[in-house]
Amino acid sequence: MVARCEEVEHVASDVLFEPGSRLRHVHFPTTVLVSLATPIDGSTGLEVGLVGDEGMVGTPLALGIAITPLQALVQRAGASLRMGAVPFRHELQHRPALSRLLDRYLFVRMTQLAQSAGCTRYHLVEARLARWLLMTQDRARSNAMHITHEFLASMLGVRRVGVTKAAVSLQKAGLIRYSRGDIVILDRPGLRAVACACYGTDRETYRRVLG
Amino acid sequence: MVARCEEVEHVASDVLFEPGSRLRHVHFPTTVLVSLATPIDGSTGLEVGLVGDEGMVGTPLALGIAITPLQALVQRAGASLRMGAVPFRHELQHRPALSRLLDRYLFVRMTQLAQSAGCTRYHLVEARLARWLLMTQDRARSNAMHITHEFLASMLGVRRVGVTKAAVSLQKAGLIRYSRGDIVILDRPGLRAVACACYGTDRETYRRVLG
DNA sequence: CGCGAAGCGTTCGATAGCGCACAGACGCCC
DNA sequence: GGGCGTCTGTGCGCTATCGAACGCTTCGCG
Repeated sequence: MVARCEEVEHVASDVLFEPGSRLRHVHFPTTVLVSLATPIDGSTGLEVGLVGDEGMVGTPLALGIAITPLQALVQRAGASLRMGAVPFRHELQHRPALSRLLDRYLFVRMTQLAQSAGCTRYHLVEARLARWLLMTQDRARSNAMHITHEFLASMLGVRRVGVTKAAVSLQKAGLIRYSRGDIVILDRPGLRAVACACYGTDRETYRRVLG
Repeated sequence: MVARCEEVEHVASDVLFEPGSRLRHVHFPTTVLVSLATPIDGSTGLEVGLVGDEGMVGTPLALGIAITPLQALVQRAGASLRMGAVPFRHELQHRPALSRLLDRYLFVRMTQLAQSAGCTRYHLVEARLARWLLMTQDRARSNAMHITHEFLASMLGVRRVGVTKAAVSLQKAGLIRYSRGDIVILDRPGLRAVACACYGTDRETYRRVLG
């Protein structure tokens, strides 16, 4: 299957697709990190998914739909394996194992979507920020990343100031250190304690279904 | 396929399944109305889906997963066609047309999940209540329904008082009338004007993909 | 017919997050 | 090495919603 893929490089804040656009490819990230955001009232909105090398970008194609409702934004530069929509559909029909694997991934994503909705509604910014940092680190496999408060704000669906406040708090507690967009995670267990339970739930779901 | 189904009746506030439970059946509502809610921090949480005769309850089984993360709660009594998990999987494998149809339905549900997350985050209670009433009426095909403020509050993820305030406002505007759980919709266009755009977006998605 | 429960309306103080505005601080580029 | 843009920190008034509490009305049931 890899034979039908081509490796592509993505730079940060690259947009793989806009909401409403036609999907021409699916992407299997190898080192790139992609955020999926739902638009709301015209603006970019709210992150509802985070995809690294554990997942795939372009899930609607797995369901036979070529239009995506989400925006896919490169959050951390890197590479992915890209496959055209047509060969992808072809593979899917001739490889039941692949199809079953993708079904499981879809389930995980649906579960995460539901979880996100609740988390966004009920949990405080600081807990959500901690969760986000943990999830990102899991996929980045590095304890350093480059993310501005501004970007975090748009992902979490809050004001930049809200992120700054939460980040100051986390930094004062010695859990992270940051400066001008460079964030370093210093204390993972500490972050887990601050993060909402959604983090653990998410991991558990993934482990059970795809682990 | 109907031959493999049996008709079952559900009473209001019946629970088809709890989060984490094993799915033994799928249900195709005929007259029943089912709310899907995601649990959060132990409590019941937040509605993330509404299923009437346009849809199906038990979508994880369509993806080969027998454990559901959601609670399915009968919101309005009625009947559904029920099929065992095993025959359902069997049908799915031998009827590509059914499989493709379900894929499309899954896409609609995923889109709704993402939309819900944003709506819950950004929109005011009154707009969300109006949207909820419209969506429910679409599936109930009646302009009268029996729903208490308390129940609405748990679906929308707000306090009962918040629902009361919004409901008072809608009633004062002449859009609805209610008393002790009996809600009547008086002015649909008026409600649409008050509801957030999510209502239209949802309908549009459904129409495009399954209409 | 009376009583209790269910459903609804209102109030009060508290709080998380908003919108806006402005100021410092660091780094890159000319 | 001076200037400018990016990133971060802080302050102020405002609003939607929260949490808790209390009272009123209506209905059903004994």
